[in-house]
Amino acid sequence: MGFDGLSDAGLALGLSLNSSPSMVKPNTMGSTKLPWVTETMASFEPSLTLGLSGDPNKKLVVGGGGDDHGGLCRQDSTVISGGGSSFSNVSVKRERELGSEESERVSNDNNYSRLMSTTSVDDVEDDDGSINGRKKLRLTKPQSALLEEAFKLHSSLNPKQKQELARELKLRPRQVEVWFQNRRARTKLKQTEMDFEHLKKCCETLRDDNRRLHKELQELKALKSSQPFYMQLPAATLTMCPSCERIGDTKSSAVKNPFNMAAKPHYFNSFTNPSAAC
DNA sequence: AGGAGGAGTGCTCTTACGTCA
DNA sequence: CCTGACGTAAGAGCACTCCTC
Repeated sequence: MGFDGLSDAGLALGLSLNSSPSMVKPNTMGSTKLPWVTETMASFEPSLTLGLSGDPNKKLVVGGGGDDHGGLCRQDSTVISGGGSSFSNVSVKRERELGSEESERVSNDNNYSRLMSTTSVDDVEDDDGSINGRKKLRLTKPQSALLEEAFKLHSSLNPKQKQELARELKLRPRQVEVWFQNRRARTKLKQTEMDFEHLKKCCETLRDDNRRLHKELQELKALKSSQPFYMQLPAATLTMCPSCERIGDTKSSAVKNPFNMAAKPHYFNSFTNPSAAC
């Protein structure tokens, strides 16, 4: 699975945007919570909607289930495990991580001032005696730089790359994995925010255009009702026929037979045919 | 107090594999 | 024996959240 184009936000919002898509995976599974949508989008006057429907109590999410099931969707964040393996998955996953990385962890703990805790699955007492006490890891600058570099090349890692990177960084593979997950999530969030700002601007522009056009329309209507037809035509295109001294009436001929090319109105364009006469 | 970011948790989806008709 | 349908477990990624600094 790779990131090959924008569009979580872009597609989900139904517009294509110019902003850089590189880090946003199309139609990614899961959801992106848009905390600003409820307040800000609701205040939008023009009818630029995000196509939301359904239970308003459920969380708004953008994205879709799975790798290729994108679009807007809602996801009940409190779903009781419907999937076959989600519950056991977690513990198994944890066991896997812990099992395979335990030895590494011991050797890499020079990065931790204290041992990282493991929560929920095993309320293990840490070295420092705290239970479930998370000790925040701060990556060093070189570590962050290397991770960033790797992220630029591949926004997701295969197991081999993960192992290699972890070894280089003297971190646990799990930590590398989590870093990439967070990086992807936060990149996506930023992209979504940018997209939102862009849409907001588009919306404002459209609203202004709409107002201006409405105003123009009103003016033209007013003009129409107060002036005879020929007065409304642009002066440059409407010229009195010098021979018959009248302004052509399109209704009499062209309207009755619009395909009759011979039937021309009695006005002519002085620019395209300055010497024309009836 | 609030933001940044590392980490835990729960969920969905895909894939591989075994079983059965 | 082969094949397609089906169920299940494993693995991966994501959203959401918590928590520390």
